Amino acid sequence: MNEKSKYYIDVVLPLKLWKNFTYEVSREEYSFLEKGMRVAVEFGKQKVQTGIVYKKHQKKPLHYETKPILHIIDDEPIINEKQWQLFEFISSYYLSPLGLVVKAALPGAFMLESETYLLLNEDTKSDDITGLKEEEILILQALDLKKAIHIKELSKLLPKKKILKTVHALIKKNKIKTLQEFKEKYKPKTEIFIQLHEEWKTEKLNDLLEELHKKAPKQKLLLFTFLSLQRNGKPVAKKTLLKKSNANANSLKSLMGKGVFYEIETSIDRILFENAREQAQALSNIQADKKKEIENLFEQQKPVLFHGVTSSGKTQVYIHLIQESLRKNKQVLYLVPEIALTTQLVQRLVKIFGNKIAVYHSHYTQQERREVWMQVLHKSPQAQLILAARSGIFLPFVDLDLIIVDEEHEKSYKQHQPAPRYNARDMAIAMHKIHQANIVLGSATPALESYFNAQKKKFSLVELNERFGKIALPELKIIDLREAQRRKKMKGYFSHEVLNEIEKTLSEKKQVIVFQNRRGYAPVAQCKDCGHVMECPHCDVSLTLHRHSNKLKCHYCGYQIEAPLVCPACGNPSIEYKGIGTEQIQHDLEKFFPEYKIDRLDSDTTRNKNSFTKILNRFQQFETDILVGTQMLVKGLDFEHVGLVVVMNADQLLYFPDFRADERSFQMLMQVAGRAGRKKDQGRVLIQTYNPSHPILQLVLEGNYKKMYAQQIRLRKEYFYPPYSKMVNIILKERNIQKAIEASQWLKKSFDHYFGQVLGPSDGLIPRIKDRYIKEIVIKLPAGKNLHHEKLKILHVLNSFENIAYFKSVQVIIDVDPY
DNA sequence: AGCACGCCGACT
DNA sequence: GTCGGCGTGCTC
Repeated sequence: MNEKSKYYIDVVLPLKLWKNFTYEVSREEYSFLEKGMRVAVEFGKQKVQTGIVYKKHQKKPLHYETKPILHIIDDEPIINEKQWQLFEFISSYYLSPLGLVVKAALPGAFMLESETYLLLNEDTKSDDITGLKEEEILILQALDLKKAIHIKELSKLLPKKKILKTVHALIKKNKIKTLQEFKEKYKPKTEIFIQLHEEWKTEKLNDLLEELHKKAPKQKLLLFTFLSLQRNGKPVAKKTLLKKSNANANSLKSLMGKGVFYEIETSIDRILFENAREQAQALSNIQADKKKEIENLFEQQKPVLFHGVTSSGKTQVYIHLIQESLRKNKQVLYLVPEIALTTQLVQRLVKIFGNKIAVYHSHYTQQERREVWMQVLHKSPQAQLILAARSGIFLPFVDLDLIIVDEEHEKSYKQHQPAPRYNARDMAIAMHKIHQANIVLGSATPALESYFNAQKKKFSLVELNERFGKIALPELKIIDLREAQRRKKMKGYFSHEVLNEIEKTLSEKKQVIVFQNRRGYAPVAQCKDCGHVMECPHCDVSLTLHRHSNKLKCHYCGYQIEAPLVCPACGNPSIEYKGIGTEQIQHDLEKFFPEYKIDRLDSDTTRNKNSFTKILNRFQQFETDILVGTQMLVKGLDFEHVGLVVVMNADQLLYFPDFRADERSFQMLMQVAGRAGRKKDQGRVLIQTYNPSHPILQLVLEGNYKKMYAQQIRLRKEYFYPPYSKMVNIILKERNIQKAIEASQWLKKSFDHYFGQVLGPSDGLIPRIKDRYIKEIVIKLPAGKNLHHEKLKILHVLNSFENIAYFKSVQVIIDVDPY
């Protein structure tokens, strides 16, 4: 046997595996390939995967035969060295395989798409049909005719159910094989633009207009529209031109025939050809001081925590900081919690930064995300400022100067769903070290961890306590529901005072926002005769009534049934609905204020893509008087005419079973308060509660962040919670309850062996979701230096756990720094 | 993580 | 009898 290729590459595959895979390459491929390029490889018997080159070497693996790669996809690395540093840090910090980090980082469009084609085997004779079934013969004949057939096409020949079975049978009998065909799906999006010929950019144009006026009014209008749409001599999109001028393609054609216009076809970049239209508004004296202060602190190369009260104009300061970086021709990353909520912010930034800004987040299409990725990698001027949700930390910055993390306390910076469960704020801090870029963390109510870091001088602190233009803070009032109830001053779930205030606000031609942190109509359906509560058969939760559709729904698994008329347990028609959701509030308000328009914003009304924007726009245009919503609507929105904000029930927040409940309630209520009266007039905020003396409510009334911090940090220290400890949450999911209990106990015992503070095992907040029982174990590690060493021990324990056959079916989730 | 393979329950 | 559920092993 000849010696095989001496050239190998280790490839990262997007899998939950703690190792890379080694493939062989030719000498030419070897010299061409670089770390960070993509390759297509065969993986398993028939599968093909996209992998990323991680390492080149010449060491032949000892225990297996290598396969050759199929082909090279890129001609340059699409992941740069600084990204690898970050990715590996994420992998080790969050105990998530590198492959999954890469998978989370890359836009899906970077991954190849495979389609299954069928082929005849070389030695198959299509007329040799001995021992074959009728449907098998049909497929062979079809293949003989067409050489390759897509599986989809077989549905013409065979009943759907039989297709795959027959194909499998034929493959097994060695008659046919599958061909994996891969092609890059990506094509740059192009659009046609219209431009005026140079020669017409003179006096001649007037003559032309005059001439057209008589002979061809349509063409004249077209030309006119073009001139009005054109900015700074840039071309105008053909589509827009035709639409705006109401002209048909023929008029345009004849103008092109006359040599007035010509077409350009270019790939469109996001906000193409839009130049900056406005100068940034000048900073107030105090803002300018703060900006200077931040810039001076940058020199210490520490993150700057910018603690500024709501409406103090933090964004304005960011804008001026960004300008400095762009002036140096460097890149800026601007992170915001949930980009869908920031059309206002995008518009504001586009006005100032024009086509230098690109937006990046998961709601954009794969192609768009890919475009932005490549622009950032090549440091294109169209993507110098990136406004992004948390996934923006993965972009291939090459010359990053500044990172802004707005609303840094927001929990949506923490990825919850698949691994890696990273916090973008913390990873932005890691980026600042890797890139030696400046970083500003901004918030009106910083996370305790961040303020703690500022106290410990790990961060620099800049504070801005004055609202811009000295707008008055909204007037806050706590409403005691116990007393209102005692005095019979309630109408449903509304106190009379709230209803009166709403009435008053509406009559003053101002808008009202009502918060209720629960969707649906009523969260509990119970029989008042036998006490039976309607529950989800797959989850341990009660079913919520949705009145609009008259259904009982599970908010965890989507299970739903028609709302029953009689109790399924005792048969009596005595079903009673308890508790309130947004739907009921909207319904009640419509009864109380029939002459006003009331909208609702929650995940039920925002199912389809644009409804979110539509609802917000309606509210912004003052087509809606009252907006009812879940906390979806808290984040960073500016509404001019809101005179009153009502929190229906603060207790749901305050008594949430989590050590961060106090902190989060404070942050949320302060932000809610910030929604009222952001412009000129003083707004009002009413908070309904059954526990008016709750300390957090008192602190909210005072608006005293520092006092809240001082109290909370003491408790954190006392109970050894973050930032004094580092928490790692181990979550187990398993269908068999007995096995779930045993598994959690096994792990608890093992962890106890290694760590001082292991809490649990306990049931999940919802003990069972989608037929899986959930157990949780929390490990508290001392927040010290050898953290990574400690975390590796966790991996060791989990590794031995996974090697126990009996526990194989148990799903294990590791969540570092859970939220 | 995905997926093909292999073994036991509810049904045309 | 079969379809299809999920437990299990494997991927260079």
